[in-house]
This record gives sequence, structure tokens and C-alpha cells, in this order.
Amino acid sequence: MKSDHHRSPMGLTKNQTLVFGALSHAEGPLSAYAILDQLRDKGFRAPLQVYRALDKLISLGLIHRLESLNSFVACQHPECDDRESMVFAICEICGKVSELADDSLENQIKTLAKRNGFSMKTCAIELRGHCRDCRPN
Amino acid sequence: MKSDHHRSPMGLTKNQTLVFGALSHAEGPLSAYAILDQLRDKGFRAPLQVYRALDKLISLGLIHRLESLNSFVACQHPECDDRESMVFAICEICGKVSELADDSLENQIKTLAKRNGFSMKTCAIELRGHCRDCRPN
DNA sequence: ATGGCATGTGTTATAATGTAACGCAATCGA
DNA sequence: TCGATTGCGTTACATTATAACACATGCCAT
Ligand SMILES: [Zn+2]
Ligand SMILES: [Zn+2]
Ligand SMILES: [Zn+2]
Ligand SMILES: [Zn+2]
Repeated sequence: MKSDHHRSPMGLTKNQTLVFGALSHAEGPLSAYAILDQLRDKGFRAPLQVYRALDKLISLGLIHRLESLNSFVACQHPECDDRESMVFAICEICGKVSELADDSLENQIKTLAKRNGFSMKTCAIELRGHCRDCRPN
Repeated sequence: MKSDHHRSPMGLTKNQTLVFGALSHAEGPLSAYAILDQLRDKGFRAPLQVYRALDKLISLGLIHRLESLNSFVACQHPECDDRESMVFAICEICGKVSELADDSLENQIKTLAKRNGFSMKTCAIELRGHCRDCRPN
């Protein structure tokens, strides 16, 4: 019995585990091609190997895509698979990203959408500014 | 006196006027290359001619960039040059985009950021879902 | 006026990001 | 056991964005 398409502890396949590991240990967001380069010595050869793993990890809520950076981060919360609204604060100085959460904000946005006849499924919020460590003062 | 680098009514140059016109008359968002193709018979030859005009128009608040679509829309409000938070509702069926506005939402996000030690400069919010015309029912 | 600076332009080439399409293998459920 | 689903590996390609260089115009301070 060959163990379920080679799945490791969390139910991830080998490629998914490697990509998730790269993002989990990274200081900041990584582009797909940065991940590819990191994993070349693990046998990765083509962008699709990365993108397919990324798609799966996103659908599981284990990682998120930063639309304004074309890059990816590991989720910083225990459970994001049920959440509809993500909030990311991107520091324009050091590049670090923090994932914020606020349920009332999520509701307010959904209500704003509804008032405008729009039925919201998901929502991506990306802030730019300065993090605590990079304050001008 | 050669008229200020060939500027038209709004203070835009020829290229900026052409790009703004293409976005203003479009049904939905356009990619930079879609704009380039539309303007080939006006003398456009290279992506940089588009991207440079786009950069300027964005800095003037006349157009916005949709991060999750890698494309651009004309602003649907009279004045967006002072606004810090944009909200776009993107219909996943018909592709139409509406630009929403809510000052209290903007304040709430800024406050959420501040609570987390983040000093927010700008904010991009992009919703996915179904517009009024594309409701399943 | 003139020399420096900022802005806009045109061009070529290249970088960075993302997919299509094919074949194959393993698993799962009926 | 058969068909549907998911994952993998590969090649080639499509899309999005910039670097670098040369030139022109308008502005402004000396
Ligand atoms: Zn998360
Ligand atoms: Zn920082
Ligand atoms: Zn606007
Ligand atoms: Zn629609």
C-alpha cells in the first residue's frame, strides 16, 4: 500500500510540502520563481510544479496570495480556510507582511457590497505603509 | 511657443490623453497590452508608451490599477486623488467592475492598522462575487 | 541667454510572471 | 475492475512589466 500518493503528516504531497515549507520558513513573501529557485536541488524544474502546489495550498487556506506583489505568504493564523476577507499590511521599507483579522470589518465590507447590489464571495485587502519597526521616528 | 509639450484640455499629453480615452470608453478593465493594441493605429508601438501614461494617470487619480487582474479602469468618481482607500467590486461572471466608496470603512481600516502598529498610507480592496445583473436567481 | 534639470517621448531588448497541452501514474469509489 | 479525480513531469508558449539609451521640450536660476 503506497501511502496515498506520498502524503506527509498534514495530508500534503511531497511537492506541496516542499512549497509550504519554503513559505513557512521565509522572512517575507516569496514569488513563485523565488520558490522554484529554492527548490531546484529538491528536484523542481518547472514553474508549473510550483504553481500547482500553490493553488492547492491556497484552496486549503494554508497560504495566501498577495495580489499587489505577485507573491505568496504562509498563513499567520491558525485557521483561514473559512475566512472570506484577508487583510495584509505590507511595509514599504522592510518588505515584511503582517496578516490582520477583523470580523466586523469583514461584515462591514460585505454590507457595503450588498448595498450596491453586489453579492460578495471573497475579498482581498492590501495596505501599504510603514510597520512598527520602520517608523520614520 | 509650442504649447507646453503638447498638452490637451485637462493638462494631459497626447499619449496620456489617448490612454485615458481608451479606459474611459471601455466597458470593463483593460490590460496594458489591450490598450496598446487599441492604440496601434494612433502610433503606439511599445508597452512603455502605455505604462508611462498609466503611471502618470494613476498618480493624478484619474485611473486605478486592479491588482488582482493586472489591469486598469478609469475612475468612476469625480475626485479620487485625495482618497487613500479604493474599493472595487469585480463580477466573476460578466467581468464588470464598480468602484465603491465608504469613508467610515476607510477609517476603520486605518484604525485596525494603527492598533497593530502599522502606519497606513494607501489601501487596495478588491471584492469578488456577482453583480446585480448576474445574480444566480 | 544659457546651462542645468525635470518631464515626456520613441526604440530595442530583456526580465518576470503565469498557462496550455500532452502523457503518465496513483488513488478512490461504485 | 473500470472510470473519475488528483497529482506529477515536461516542453513550449503567453502575458505582464522594466532596463537602458537617445532625444526633445519646457522651466527656472544663474
Ligand atoms: Zn491566513
Ligand atoms: Zn518595516
Ligand atoms: Zn476613483
Ligand atoms: Zn456581472
